[in-house]
Amino acid sequence: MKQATHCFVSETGEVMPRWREAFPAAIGLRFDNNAKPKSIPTLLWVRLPSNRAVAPLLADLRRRLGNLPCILLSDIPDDNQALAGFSAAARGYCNTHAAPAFLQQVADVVGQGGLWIGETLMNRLVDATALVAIDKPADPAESWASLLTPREQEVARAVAEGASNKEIARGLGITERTVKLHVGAVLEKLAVRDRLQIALIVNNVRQSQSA
Amino acid sequence: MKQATHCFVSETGEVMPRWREAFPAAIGLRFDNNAKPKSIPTLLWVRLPSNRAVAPLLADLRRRLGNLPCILLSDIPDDNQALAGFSAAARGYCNTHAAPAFLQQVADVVGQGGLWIGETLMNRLVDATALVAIDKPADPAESWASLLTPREQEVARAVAEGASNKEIARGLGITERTVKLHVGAVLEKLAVRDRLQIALIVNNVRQSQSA
DNA sequence: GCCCCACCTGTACTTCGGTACAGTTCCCCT
DNA sequence: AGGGGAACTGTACCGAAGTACAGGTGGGGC
Repeated sequence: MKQATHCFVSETGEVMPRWREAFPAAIGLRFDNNAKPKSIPTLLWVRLPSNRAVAPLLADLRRRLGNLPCILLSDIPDDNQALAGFSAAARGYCNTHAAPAFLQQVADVVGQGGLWIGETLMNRLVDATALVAIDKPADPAESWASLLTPREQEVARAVAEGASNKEIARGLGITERTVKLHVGAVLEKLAVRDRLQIALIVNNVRQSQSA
Repeated sequence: MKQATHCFVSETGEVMPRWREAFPAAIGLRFDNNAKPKSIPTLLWVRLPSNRAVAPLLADLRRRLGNLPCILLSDIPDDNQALAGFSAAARGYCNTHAAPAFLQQVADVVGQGGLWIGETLMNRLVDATALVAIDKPADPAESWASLLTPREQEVARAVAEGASNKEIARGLGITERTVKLHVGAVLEKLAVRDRLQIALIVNNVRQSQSA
């Protein structure tokens, strides 16, 4: 695993000095060139051209080189681009001009089976405001919450994950009876008839009847 | 960063032998105990109790110990649980009984800012079915359908909209009994336990267990 | 012809969800 | 001091959901 072959794919096929510094044995490859490298690389670094969709780009590369772990390099990092990349099964996302040591760190993480999702994205995660904020417009998604007490919100979220009353009870350290109380309150406040509707609302598939 | 304090949180507060082997200085903590460790841990390992919702669990811990990076340990790893965990801003997910060396590797990845998402999930990613929990690609949305007969798909879609068996029966011009038959078949084929899980899958909030 | 599969139905049962009574503690606000 | 809301618990009941037996039809393939 120490002897990973790093392959940098870009429009020009160059290997930038910083990349070379990080991985002296790295090779370069062009997007539109169908040539295959002699030795199969273990890790693909893909410098994303601006104004080009990520998904088809990666799909092409996979068709050409097989299913290799890909790390995306962006000249102008941007959360949305990163998300698009991860949706296309990229394993990492970072700045094109990152320092060599940083690149090595990313390669380490990915080489060990981790995912490198970049600073700002990571912050979003760690802030635990979490993923809801990413793919869903924030405010309508949470409007249901404003109708509920904190405890009811917790229960509603657990219901939306598909948890049973018993599971929620264990999770919150209360009795099933109390969970039923909270679920009942949520049903009434959101003006719906069963827990599935709660799930639809919390997961933003459907709007609340009330409010 | 070498001197990370590892803290294992579980129902019993024990530190399993394999954990101790991986991190000799590790400390244990119980879920329902409000005691705070003397030194603030740098990394939280959370052994998930079965049948307990992940999100509130992590929320509780964060309230108690602050916003620390969390790695989830599951006795019975399961992609859905993992996704729920990552939605709740966990940084890693792996088997409770993983080998010490493996645990150290996971700790490395997370310590360096990576995300450890577990084998099966990673395979999904590499297969380009992609990071569903983060944003929603269009095509895997219909993957569940391929497992079902046309009639079952109709029923599954109705269930996902929140319809009751009786309503579906009326809508399709069949008896409630037959609807139950179809729902039962869908449950079995998607390997889930109740109609709410069907709704989550069809609405692309969660992936099917099978396929 | 026969078998398999999708589709349909019936009766009976268990489990779970949701509601209706009942009550408790704690805390905040007037 | 009293009122009210949030959180919690208990027992009991009903209906929906889901499962386990039991069947039935019609169409396509060997």
